[in-house]
Amino acid sequence: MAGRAAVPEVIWSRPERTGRGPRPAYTRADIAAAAVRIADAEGLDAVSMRRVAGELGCGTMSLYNYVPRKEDLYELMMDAVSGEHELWEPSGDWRADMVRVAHQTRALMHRHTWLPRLMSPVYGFSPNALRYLEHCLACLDPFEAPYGTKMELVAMVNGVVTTYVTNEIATVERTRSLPWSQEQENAVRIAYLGRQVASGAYPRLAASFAEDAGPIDLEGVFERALTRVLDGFA
Amino acid sequence: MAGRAAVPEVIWSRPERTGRGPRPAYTRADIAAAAVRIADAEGLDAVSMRRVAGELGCGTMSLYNYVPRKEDLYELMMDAVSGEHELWEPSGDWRADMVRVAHQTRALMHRHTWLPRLMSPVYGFSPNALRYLEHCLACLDPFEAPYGTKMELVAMVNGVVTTYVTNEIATVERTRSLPWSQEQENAVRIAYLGRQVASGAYPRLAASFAEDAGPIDLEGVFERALTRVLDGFA
DNA sequence: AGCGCACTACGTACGGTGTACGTAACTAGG
DNA sequence: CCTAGTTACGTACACCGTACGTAGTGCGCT
Repeated sequence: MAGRAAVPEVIWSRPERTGRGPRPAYTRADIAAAAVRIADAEGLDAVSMRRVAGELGCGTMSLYNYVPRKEDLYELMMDAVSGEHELWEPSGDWRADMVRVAHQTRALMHRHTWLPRLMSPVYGFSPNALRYLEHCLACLDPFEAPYGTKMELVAMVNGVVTTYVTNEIATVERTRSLPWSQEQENAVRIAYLGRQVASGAYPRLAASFAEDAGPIDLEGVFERALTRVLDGFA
Repeated sequence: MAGRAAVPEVIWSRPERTGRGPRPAYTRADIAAAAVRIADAEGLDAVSMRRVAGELGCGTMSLYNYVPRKEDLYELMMDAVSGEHELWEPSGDWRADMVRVAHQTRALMHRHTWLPRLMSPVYGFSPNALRYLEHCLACLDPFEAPYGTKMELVAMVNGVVTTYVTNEIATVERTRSLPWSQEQENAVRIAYLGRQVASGAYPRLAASFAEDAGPIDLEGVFERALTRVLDGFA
């Protein structure tokens, strides 16, 4: 019957400070920063309530005063990194602006490789996420279309960036805490793949392997994907 | 010093049956089917080694004879559902074929809502995934382009499908084990969002909300996104 | 035929997780 | 000033993945 809510609540609708009782020792920003620091350094799986509390220097259960569920900790993290988006005065060329947005998002994801894993429409409502979305819409002012279409465009660009960065950093996170290196694991997979392809059961796949000898240009692939999407809208 | 490998290994490179010792009580297909059944019914988080072993009717640790790590259990699951892809004789119209592929994948993901969360290039090498990829390449035979481009197209289509289905089923999985319903949680989020937008800090977002009164047509959004991507390539 | 060994089966145990709950200290509003 | 609501946090529970040891089984080889 006391304090703990039985009904779902968005963390952003709770006031950070109520005025009654002792002054909280940490701000939401402190907590988010600690969690982000851990995730950046040791991977998302290292972010546990105990670990974050330890980083802050408080008891584990004290965290639950600030963050009712772990989900909400993730939400704080997402909002914190959303705040890293640099917002500029729209140039008037919406295409160029969207490319710039995409590149920035990609850089952000490379800086915080756990971000794609957390990327979900659920987190799209945090204060900084809203500011980001509003900025995208501002960039799209010169693009004559209903807002519905603009929203689709933003979602599409974000989706493409997420997809590609996920591929780029695929096994980095996965193998972080494993006893073998990413290179070893990759080598094993490639070796197996080579054996399968060599079996002759997948002729086109084999041809594809035989074709491109050169190292794939990740940057180029990303750029092309982006361009194609924008072409699809324009 | 015995049996357990110290070096990473792809589960598919281990023979399912070695011939020595007692006949294994279960096949990989049995195990995968059990795990998929659990994930379909109770969500991916309900898939634990203990739970799957229970479903099969064996001791927990016996599972580790078949599946060295939980990751490999996921790999079995991914391969099992990849096998649900219906493969047809390419029609000669690669665009139509790719649309059909995309729709099938989307249906697959709606049938197994945990699939997008597991979607990763790492699982792209399982037997059934290779068959699927080969089929896509076969559909793209009439598309005159280097295999590198075809691969990019397949990746792009898969990415778009994954992104959109993820959005479609966003909170379904998340709220499955929570004490409140998805509708409740959504209502709370929408209410908060409404309050924020009404604050006037996000004029374009507000305009966007005011604009589309009608219910958004998910099917249509998906269709358009797909068309735009294919347009980008053609 | 029969021996040996690789394999299956599985109980126990360890270190981790999220978090419910109870208690003590504190402080601002009435 | 008093008291109600907050903060702080230790303990405890149920669950997780899985290392390890032991017993039993049946194929392959001699």
